[in-house]
Amino acid sequence: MSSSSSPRPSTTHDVARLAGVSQATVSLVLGGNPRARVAAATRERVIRAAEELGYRPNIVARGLVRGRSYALGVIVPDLANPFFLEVVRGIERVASTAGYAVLLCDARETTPARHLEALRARLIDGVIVDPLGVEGLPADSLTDLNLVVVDQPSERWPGVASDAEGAGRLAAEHLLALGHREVAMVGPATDVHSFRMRERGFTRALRAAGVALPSGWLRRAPATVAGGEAAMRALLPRRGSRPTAVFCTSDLLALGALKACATAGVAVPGAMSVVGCDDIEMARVVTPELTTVAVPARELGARAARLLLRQLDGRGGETRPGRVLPVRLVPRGTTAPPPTDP
Amino acid sequence: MSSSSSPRPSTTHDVARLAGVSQATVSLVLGGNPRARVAAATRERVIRAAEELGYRPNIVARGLVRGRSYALGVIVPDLANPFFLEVVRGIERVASTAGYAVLLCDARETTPARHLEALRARLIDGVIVDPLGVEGLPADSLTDLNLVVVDQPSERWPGVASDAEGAGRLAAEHLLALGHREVAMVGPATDVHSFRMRERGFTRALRAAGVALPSGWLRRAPATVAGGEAAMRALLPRRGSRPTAVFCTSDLLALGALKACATAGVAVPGAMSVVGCDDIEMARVVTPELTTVAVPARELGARAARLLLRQLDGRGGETRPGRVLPVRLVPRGTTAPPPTDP
DNA sequence: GCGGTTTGCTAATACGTATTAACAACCATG
DNA sequence: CATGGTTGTTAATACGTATTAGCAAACCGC
Repeated sequence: MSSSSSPRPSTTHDVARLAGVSQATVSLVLGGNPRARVAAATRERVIRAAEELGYRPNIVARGLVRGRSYALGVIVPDLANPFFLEVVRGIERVASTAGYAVLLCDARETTPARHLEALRARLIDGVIVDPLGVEGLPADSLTDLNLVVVDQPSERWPGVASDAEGAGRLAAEHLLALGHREVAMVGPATDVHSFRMRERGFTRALRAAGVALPSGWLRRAPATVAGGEAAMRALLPRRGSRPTAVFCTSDLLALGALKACATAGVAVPGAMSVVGCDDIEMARVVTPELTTVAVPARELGARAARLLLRQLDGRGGETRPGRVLPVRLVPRGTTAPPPTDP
Repeated sequence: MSSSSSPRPSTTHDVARLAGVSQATVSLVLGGNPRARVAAATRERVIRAAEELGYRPNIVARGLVRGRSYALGVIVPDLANPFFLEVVRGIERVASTAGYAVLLCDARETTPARHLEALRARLIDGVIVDPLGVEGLPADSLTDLNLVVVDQPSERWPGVASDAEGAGRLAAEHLLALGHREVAMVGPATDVHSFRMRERGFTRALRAAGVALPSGWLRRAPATVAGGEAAMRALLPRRGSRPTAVFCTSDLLALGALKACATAGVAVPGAMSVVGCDDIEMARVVTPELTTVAVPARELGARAARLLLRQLDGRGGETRPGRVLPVRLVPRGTTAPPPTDP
């Protein structure tokens, strides 16, 4: 029912028969290795025959003999976060132009360990892990795997990273320059390195300026809009003091914070300044537009993919740390000097 | 450098040696077919040996002999659109619990034809195509492929769909009930069936109520925030009449429209009502919250995956059209009666 | 005990490609 | 012309699994 009389796809044997050569010769001509010594005339005949039959190499068979699948795995914490999606797109572009397929794994759907199991069974050539607790993975399940980590410096695996600490610092300096002294911070509780570093950069810059971050003003929430909303609500008590500015270590959190302010009738940026981090597209959609720190997500992904591909080609030797990708503050509408009349 | 002395993963031969049986027996015990006749004691020995060696079947090898790869391809128009992402998540959950991997293809990165080529080479078992012009694909490249289409009724392939026409109708009826008579519509120019149907449902309901849709108020724009913004700007002339409400056939467009209104100082919903379609998460993030039509994206994906899997199992016979998934209006903050003083 | 059936296992082969050792043909050199 | 090297092609094998035909043993009824 599904498929009718499908003409079995042609193989190297078919091509060989038509070209009047052996299968081995066909493989030599068509299978990668361009420097194989084959007479020009023969090569020509083979190519012509292959075209005539519409021959396409069977990547599975090739993978079986070469022990490769020409596919990469990518594990991200949460695809619904546009930031990670952007990283994935960077990876995908590089990978696909190099002839590699990408198997996407959302850590929220299954545990990374299970994902790895499934990937390994498919002879995945390598895996890119976005800032997810790789350290927590079963170590033995990783030893024989080509792995590149994103935004998560590690002794054991090569990786690429953005200047996460710098991102936090930029946010702090921006708020300090505007005159804020009563600031809060919202970040996820997960042990994701880049988030940790953003927090550290922020708190350090604050401390360097002699500004304290009361423990009550450090809110933990999942890196989602709903999380940001809840955290912000907690920062807006009915009575008592409240911060004049808040730094969210993810734009999704910041969007949630804005939402909470709107609901509570707190003017942004008049009564409350908000700074996000990532610079996702939605940051420019809300009104006022979100002040944030731009992180080159796509470039991060692209670099990770290139690094992994180099490694697969054996040219992995040059695993120098790799320049940390710079971030930059994007001042927009959600930040202003603190209200003069508290 | 990358990987140390990796102990080659064990094969059926290794298990056979340890268990003192032949490779064939191991394959009979561990390879799918549970009704193979193998003595209980032998089966036990094999399983024990497999566990001891940590044996995992090589899916690539299995795929080669069975002509299957246990992987699905999914082609979507634009992953950056949360709606399609949600569809993908629905697919992924069903597929992965059934042991299938998912190869994601974003139509914006490469042409669908190229994607199909790459998928076919990997012995992909089946493909799910989101409302993308399948009709425009090279027909011969599809004949021998198990394919399921989403939101795109077709004679040639089974599929699942949401009530796209109903979505448009609901939006129209909502605006009409509020008293709007001067309405506009924004939708993408691409030939995507569900968008077409949403438009049709909208315009038909309008016509049925005796309300005309001037051609100038039917704006075409790519289904992105930027597209919606541009379209809305065009609907807000410096002078002359403007609509009192607009229906955007995608939430992203609607968000852009809201943005344009905010920039132009047009009050929503006071001076302009906006209705979207999809009910993505961001619809509830903006202020005021977006009135929209909820479409069960995840369920759509899950059903498509189940349909495809059934087909792969040969149980494809029952390819009844499949119930059209209902949609529902979600009235929120961006719609209100038209301004009384025009 | 003897045909016949069932049960349990294995040898052999296939899937489609890559790779290597071996071989034939050709060339150049002396 | 013998020798040695180079070039072009192929036969054979491997990758790890699934599957089928077939074999040996056990079991059956009589």
